[in-house]
Amino acid sequence: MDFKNPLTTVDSVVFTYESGELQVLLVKRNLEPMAGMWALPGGIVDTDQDTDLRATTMRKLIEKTGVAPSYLDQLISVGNATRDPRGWSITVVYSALIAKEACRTPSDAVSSVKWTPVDQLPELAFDHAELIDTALERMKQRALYSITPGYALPEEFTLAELQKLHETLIGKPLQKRSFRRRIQQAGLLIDSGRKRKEGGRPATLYRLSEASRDYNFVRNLEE
Amino acid sequence: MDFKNPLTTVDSVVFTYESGELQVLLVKRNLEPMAGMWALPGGIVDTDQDTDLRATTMRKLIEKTGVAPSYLDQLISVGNATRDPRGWSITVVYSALIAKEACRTPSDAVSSVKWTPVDQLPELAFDHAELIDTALERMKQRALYSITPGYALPEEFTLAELQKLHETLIGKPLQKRSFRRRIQQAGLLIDSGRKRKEGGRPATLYRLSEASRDYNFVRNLEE
DNA sequence: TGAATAGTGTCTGTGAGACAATATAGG
DNA sequence: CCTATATTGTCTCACAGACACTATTCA
Repeated sequence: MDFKNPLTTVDSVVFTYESGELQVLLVKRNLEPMAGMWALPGGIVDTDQDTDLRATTMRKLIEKTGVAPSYLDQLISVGNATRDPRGWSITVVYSALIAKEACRTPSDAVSSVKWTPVDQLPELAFDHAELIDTALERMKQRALYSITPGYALPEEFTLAELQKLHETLIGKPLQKRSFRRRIQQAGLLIDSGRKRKEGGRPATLYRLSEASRDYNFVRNLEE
Repeated sequence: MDFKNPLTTVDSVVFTYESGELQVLLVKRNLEPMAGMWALPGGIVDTDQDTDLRATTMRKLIEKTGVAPSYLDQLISVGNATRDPRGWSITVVYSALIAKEACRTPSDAVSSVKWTPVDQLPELAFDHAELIDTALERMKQRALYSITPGYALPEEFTLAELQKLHETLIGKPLQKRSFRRRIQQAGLLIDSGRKRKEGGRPATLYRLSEASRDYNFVRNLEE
């Protein structure tokens, strides 16, 4: 009964949305294997410090971004004989959302952490490119039946911004009326009272209500 | 760099549907800790034999049921310091569906494997009761927007049986018309040509099409 | 024919898609 | 007033809910 226990790690696909594009957080690996390559932020459980897998993930992310992500959700676990050259390994992958401005922005000088547009990813270590694909696919589905992608936005945002984000995820334009109607009916946003001026009529600034974290519409937007 | 690597296992919540009730497959533990208690079928990765986590899970299930489950899907991974008395451990949990008649039925004489109605579970080892809850909740959601629960039925089944299963999962009666309309429109079932007589007008026997494995309705049934 | 179960017709209500119309800001 | 952006009005259509009705079997 003494099998080789596969090495188990956690990794996070952290998304943010800035200047019209979806970005993902990457770190440069220090250690072998694949030292010097870009990879997802992650690491191994510290059994003395972490109470559970989520704590491990959160701890690693705080090290990289300076703050706790506003949305963190387990995505999938991948374990096989080929993903790590050292042999059988398992990763528990989380998907996270965070407002870019909330982060201690990784400086471009210290180039071991960076945000990268999802359509301009460098070559990545292990199976991390696939993991990002999976996370994107899941997030796209979410955009069809919830407004949780909004956790990638700053604390306050306009409906146009939220819609733009959803359009980016889904990959096609949405009807303004449909998008707003369902959000309003479900009461998912809180009017901050403030407005943002930008060329035309000022837009109302909203915050996500706590309800929006778990709310799923019964009817999807069309794909 | 030499942390204690948590013990990683896989476990499966295997459902079937028989005589109007949802049942789950349990096995009696041989080994400590918690020897003699009922638990989910599972085990540890055999790095020499298994290509990936799904293979590990499938192998363990074949040992217990005699056949590969017709539906197998990763549910969640749980890892923390408290779920196993030996210390930090992780389980990757799969959710599976299988027709009971397809299984090499665990004999009640050899009482180390048994099917149990989900509302009559014995005390279970570790956090396995919670894991079953999570799997049930997921399966209930599935029943609202897909017909994948049908993989818990025999190869051929009637629409009434499929609807009964969904009603059991959702916990409330469904409109016959709505249930049938959406399935028919999506073309998810294949008419076997056969009928089953049972007191009244014979019911058409259907099989699941391959499409039904991945098909999601855009609109949920009401919860 | 009557009971039992299978399957259909059809009306209503809800909410998404489409797109036009109106509102509010700065030149 | 003109341009730009935000917000609303409103028509249509697809589809779920409700429930009555017809169909097919056996006794």
